[in-house]
Amino acid sequence: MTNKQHSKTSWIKAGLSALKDGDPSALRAELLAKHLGTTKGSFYWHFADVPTYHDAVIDSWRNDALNEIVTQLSATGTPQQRLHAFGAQILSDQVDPAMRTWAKSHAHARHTITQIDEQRLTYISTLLASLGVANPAFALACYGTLIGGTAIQTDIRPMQAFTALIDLILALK
Amino acid sequence: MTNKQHSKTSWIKAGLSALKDGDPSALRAELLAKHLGTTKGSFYWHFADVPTYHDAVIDSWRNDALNEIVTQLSATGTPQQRLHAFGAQILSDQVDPAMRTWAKSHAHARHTITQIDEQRLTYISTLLASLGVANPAFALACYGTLIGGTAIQTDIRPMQAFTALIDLILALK
DNA sequence: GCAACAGCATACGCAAGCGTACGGAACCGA
DNA sequence: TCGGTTCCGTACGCTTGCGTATGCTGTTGC
Repeated sequence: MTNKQHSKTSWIKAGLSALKDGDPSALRAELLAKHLGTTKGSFYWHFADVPTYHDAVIDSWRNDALNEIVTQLSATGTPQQRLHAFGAQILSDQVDPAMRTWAKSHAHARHTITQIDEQRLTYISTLLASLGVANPAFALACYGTLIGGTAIQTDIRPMQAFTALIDLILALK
Repeated sequence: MTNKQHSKTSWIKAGLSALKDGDPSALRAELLAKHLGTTKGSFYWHFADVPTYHDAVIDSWRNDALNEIVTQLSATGTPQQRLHAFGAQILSDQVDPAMRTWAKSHAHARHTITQIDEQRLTYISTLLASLGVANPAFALACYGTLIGGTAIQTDIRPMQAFTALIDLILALK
């Protein structure tokens, strides 16, 4: 492609992009090199080996995901609006499914997903609690609808199910 | 292990068992042979090649999943009881997550998951409709809670979220 | 201009997994 | 018991991806 030089970051970005429409087996040195228009000589200059690179990709996604939470925490609006924005945020994360897939076979990915899930669940729980809904099972139902909705093959939009669920929970109160 | 002879079925069962605690990369001829206490000579006697074997494993799971639906359809009890039983059924399917993972990179697995999801969503929708809940988004929320709940790392039980959600939906009516 | 170094290309050895070839054991029926 | 069939063990070649070694190129300090 381009004849530019590549940094660690460009390799990581290429990896995250590959995860958006594929499984982690797409994260191979020579395959990524072809996408970047270079060779694996560059890869092994920036990274010691493939596992090290994989960890870097995971850490990069982890940072992004954590920053999203921080952004949400400092957001304004009613709890309903914030819930909606949070759902949209989760659904827009195209790397999440692949990362969740990866977690089944990769310890670092699993550890990272566990941490991110904990943060997100805590955030939803807090929002729901501020609306008078104390049962943490509802937080898991909301988050599960988002995560499951993207994994399920159907023509119903996950956002539709999520908003319907939110409205239902709030009607309870 | 045993010195028994192996059939197509025993290879497929070994594959499904391997999928319960691992990703599809565990479905390799020589690795499975070691688990069965034999060699890949047996594997290539029963199957033309690895892709053919993979399709057989997927088809076997597809049959099981379809039969579960049929079993549920002929079940007795109140719609509430049947919803609960259905949720337990889904959660007890330990191959489902791996199959869903596999669907991202394997066309036949993807096609199979699509079909199974359609059947299950139709079943939930029908049950909910019989309870006076017409919005199909709620069916996706229920199913998503089950599927997402198993993929999310937390100490809350997915069944807890599912029953809480069911109760909430039924309270709406 | 010319070291010195950052960054990349290329060639190689190595291991893993696939598929095949072929031989041997076990088990028939006649 | 003998020929045939079924099923498995083993050795081999092939491909793919990993990691290393080594040399080339462009840039920078001076």
